[in-house]
Amino acid sequence: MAKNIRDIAKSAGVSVTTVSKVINNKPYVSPKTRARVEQIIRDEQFIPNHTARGLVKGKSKTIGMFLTTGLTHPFFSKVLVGLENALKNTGFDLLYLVQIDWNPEYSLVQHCMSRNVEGVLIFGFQKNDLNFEEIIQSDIPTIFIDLDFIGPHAGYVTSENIESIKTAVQYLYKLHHHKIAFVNGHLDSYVGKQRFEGYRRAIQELGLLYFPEYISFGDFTKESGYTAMTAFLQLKDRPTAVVCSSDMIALGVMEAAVEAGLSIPQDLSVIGFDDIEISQHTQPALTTIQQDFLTLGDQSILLLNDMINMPNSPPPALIVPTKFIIRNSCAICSQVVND
Amino acid sequence: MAKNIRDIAKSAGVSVTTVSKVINNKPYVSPKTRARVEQIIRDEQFIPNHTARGLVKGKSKTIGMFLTTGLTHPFFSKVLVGLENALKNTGFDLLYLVQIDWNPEYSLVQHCMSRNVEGVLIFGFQKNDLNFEEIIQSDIPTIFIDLDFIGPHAGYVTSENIESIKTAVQYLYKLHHHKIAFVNGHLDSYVGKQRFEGYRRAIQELGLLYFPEYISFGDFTKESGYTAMTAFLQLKDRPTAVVCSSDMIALGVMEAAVEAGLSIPQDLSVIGFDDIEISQHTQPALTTIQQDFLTLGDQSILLLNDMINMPNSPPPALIVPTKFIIRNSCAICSQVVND
DNA sequence: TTGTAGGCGTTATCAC
DNA sequence: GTGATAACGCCTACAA
Repeated sequence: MAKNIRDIAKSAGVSVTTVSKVINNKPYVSPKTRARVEQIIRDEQFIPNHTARGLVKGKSKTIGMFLTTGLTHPFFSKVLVGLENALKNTGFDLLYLVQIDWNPEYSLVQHCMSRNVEGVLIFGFQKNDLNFEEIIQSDIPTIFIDLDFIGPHAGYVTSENIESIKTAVQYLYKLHHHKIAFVNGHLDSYVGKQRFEGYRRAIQELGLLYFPEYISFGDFTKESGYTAMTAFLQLKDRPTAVVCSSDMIALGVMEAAVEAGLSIPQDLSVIGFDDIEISQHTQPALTTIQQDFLTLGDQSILLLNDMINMPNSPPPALIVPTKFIIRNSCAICSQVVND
Repeated sequence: MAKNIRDIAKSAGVSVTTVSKVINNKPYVSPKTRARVEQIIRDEQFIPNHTARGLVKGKSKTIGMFLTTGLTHPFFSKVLVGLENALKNTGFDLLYLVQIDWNPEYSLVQHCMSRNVEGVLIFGFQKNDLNFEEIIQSDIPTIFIDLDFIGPHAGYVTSENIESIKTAVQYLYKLHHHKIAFVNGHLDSYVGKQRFEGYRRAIQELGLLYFPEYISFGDFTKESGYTAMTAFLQLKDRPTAVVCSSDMIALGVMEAAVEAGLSIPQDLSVIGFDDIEISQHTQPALTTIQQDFLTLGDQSILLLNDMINMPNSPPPALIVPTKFIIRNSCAICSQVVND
């Protein structure tokens, strides 16, 4: 059933060497011979065996991928589409490496090496989830998504987080908001840290006062948005605008506000992050920062591919731009402003 | 750097055979020798090379997976978590096989064979997306998710679709609804067909009249729900309840209804399908059919594993139960009912 | 209980 | 231009 290069050689009446040359488009084979061999390959539906090829070449045409266990990243499938697009042009397949977390001797690097993967993608983790040091220092090309590790053969790709939040805060400031709250996700996540930094800087650069009560940390969910807004409403001087670290948070914030009798955007302006599908359909439609997940995935593979082909190139650090989508959840601040 | 079995043999002062036996837990090795070799393996951080092993054994400890191009399945990441759980106990890694769709000679089976995958998972496709016949007839163990193909070594896993929809319709009937509409997804998708069949049967078994105007086909999105409901509202005898083939559809239906001045559930009862996160937070919270994506993923791997280990077992066809979640989007029909 | 040698399917080196 | 043949790292008869 399964044919090999020797069968083809026999059928064509040539040596395996010649067949190999044909398969790999190498020179030193006469046009006639090449044509004949190619014909036979087609007839017999022969495909060279990756495994054997991998063994002799030490490569596998495979990129490994580690995901966080029990994957919670809500946009993984979108990133995957980007990965797939880029992968199609490279000839790589993508091997999802299953971490054996109950084995204390388990090692990412060894897993990669035993599988001969040519590069690795690491996604969905926080910095302390695993010991990444080993792989960062290894010579396996590695790209982290949303985690800013850099090593001799390791780089990262992430969305523009700091500037995006700054843009949002500045936008609200232009609408005369001075009491701008921020509802973040986990502060121990990379994106959480970055976005908080964006908020901090914006407040500072605009000369606004920094109120710790205006800052809330949660977990990117609707619930944590609801909780945060509920707390803001207890304040004697509540914020007039809220920047959120995810659209889900924004939904929770809006719900709590509406339940408390506020109308949006008249009484409260809200900005989200991500631009999930539902955000265009909320009442009012949510102003938000759109992440470009496709590009995130796409570029991860392209950069990895470059690292594989040019092992001595410097490690990449790519910030993918976001897009500020203005809808109807923000309005000019209704409170009197003293300038 | 990369060690091999021969290095270990040398360090341990034994032959490669002995090392191989130790690695594979085979008998005929003295306890002392075994201990010594194991120690060295640990010290040198040796891991046997999958590729070489795959070559000689014709197996790869790899399960292949085909996803639809530009993956649109909204719950893929949940299914993936299930896959991962089961995978951890099997020692398989999961190879995402990238289809080269611009190559007319591309063949799923050949891709699998060249990669030596031991089994294949096929997910997110509709029946005519690709020529699956070849792989169904091949002797590569194959599991389809949400696609009812059966072959000598091919089976499938899917959620309970027919009975779920029947349950929903029956529930509405008990609330005295007789004018029950159905907003479906694509009829050419497997789940679309099944769910429509469930609706048809329920209507028939309950002795209700079948109104073609009460049935709408769309694409599982909120928009298609909105469109469908808008059309229902034009009818002179509009439905009093709507069963939807996805929660997103249900959201669209509710939006259109509310905009038209109806209140839910007083004037219109709505049931969704999937139980996405947002459904607990809608106003009112959505009654829906919860899919068990984790089990879907989990069982796919377990069944595949069985097929790999017992090639002669009959092909599986597993229907994963759903759960009817009653929230607040349904009420007793307000229209007078003639019995 | 241990070791030797051949082979898995392919590529690469070097003669012819 | 073409064809033997030795790797690649591992497993497994078979011999010792």
